[in-house]
Amino acid sequence: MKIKSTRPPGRPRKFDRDTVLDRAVLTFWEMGYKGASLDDLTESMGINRPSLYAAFGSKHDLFMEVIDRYAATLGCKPVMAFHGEAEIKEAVAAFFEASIRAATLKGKPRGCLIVSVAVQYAEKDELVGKKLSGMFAEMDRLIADHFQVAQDKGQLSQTVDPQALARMVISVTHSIAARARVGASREELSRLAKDFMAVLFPAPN
Amino acid sequence: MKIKSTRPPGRPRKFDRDTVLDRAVLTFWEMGYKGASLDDLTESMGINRPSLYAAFGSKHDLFMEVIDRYAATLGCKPVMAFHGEAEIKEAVAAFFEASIRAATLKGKPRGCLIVSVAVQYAEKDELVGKKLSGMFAEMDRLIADHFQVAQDKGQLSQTVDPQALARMVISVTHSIAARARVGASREELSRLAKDFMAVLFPAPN
DNA sequence: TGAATTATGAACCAAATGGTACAATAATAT
DNA sequence: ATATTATTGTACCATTTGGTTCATAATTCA
Repeated sequence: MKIKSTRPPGRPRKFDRDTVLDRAVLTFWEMGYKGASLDDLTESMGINRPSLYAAFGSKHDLFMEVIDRYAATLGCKPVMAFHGEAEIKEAVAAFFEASIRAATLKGKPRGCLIVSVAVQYAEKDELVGKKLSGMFAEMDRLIADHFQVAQDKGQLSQTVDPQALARMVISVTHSIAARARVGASREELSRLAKDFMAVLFPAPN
Repeated sequence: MKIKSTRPPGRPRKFDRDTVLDRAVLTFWEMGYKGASLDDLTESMGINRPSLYAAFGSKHDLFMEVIDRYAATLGCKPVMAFHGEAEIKEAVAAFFEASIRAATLKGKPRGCLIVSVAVQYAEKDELVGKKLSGMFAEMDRLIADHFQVAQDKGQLSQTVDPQALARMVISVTHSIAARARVGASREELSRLAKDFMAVLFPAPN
């Protein structure tokens, strides 16, 4: 039996795939798919065109991977914050807070790569449309399942619909993304989130 | 005193400015600013390049006008529906319904030109950013004022904050725009609106 | 060591891009 | 009628676009 060599044959890559992918995330997030030229991309990624094409296939393939990468890194942070809280109301508050933070990071583009950028291309680009509609559905399900568990544990009134609540909570983040992109401050967005908390989880009287 | 001639000197335009502007609205709405080329625009508008430039200045100037035109025509319909109802709860329901309809018109692009398309460019395009942030603020104010009046008339509990309520109601439409662009059906969106109605205007117990 | 394999960098390519020049045309003003 | 003003259509322009070619470099395998 042969010992598997640590490196494949041929000249090794000079770059780390995920590192340059993260740079591409930033570029598409800032400039959009059409707005980011190959020159913009290769410059920000620090690699040249043949390397980009060998590693990612095409500009469009790269964009598809960028969407996934964003979802798997920055995009998933609100969901993680949501799952990180034991009390359901605190979980939603943490979800909103993390969404606001992700949409207003200093030194990074504003808003959300998915909601503020990629959504536009869902109209003409069937592959983007399918990916995003899948992501939206998955997001709804991910949060709804958690609400369902919370309800089973008695943390949530039996009168509320976990799926409806999930869709509403996620809808708030859509607006956060849009408003952040247009320049809303963290304070404005926090106020919006606080107001929604008050109606989604009214104080028992 | 001279009688003002009905037409200015020079060869008359072959097209109606607003008519071709409406066609440009559709094209940008579907393809985005970068995605719509001058060939796409001149073809859909039915005029040639020099005519476009003489009438609108540049592609960017045209896009700016397109945003305003969309806001003044399709975009304002939800607000009109809102103002068209005497009872405040019905007004919000009508506002949501009109938003859903506008975002899922058959034969037209899905979503909202402002939220699903233009918002992306707010990041890099300062003029777009300023215009949109002004529009967002105006929209908030427009709805908030109406809530304030309703509250003064006793249609709305004194405990609610009209401005907060306005921001929340508008936020729902942001999500409607995003979800519609990604393919959500009218039924899904109506369910979302109905759920929000229930939490924003809880039945008195 | 030499053959095979893969990545890099520079130059290149056809096509598409936003924008313009200019002659022809169609109206008003005198 | 003639001059003036403004729009139209064709053809054009330099630049940018996404993508590729090819020689060279760097590694593994035998």
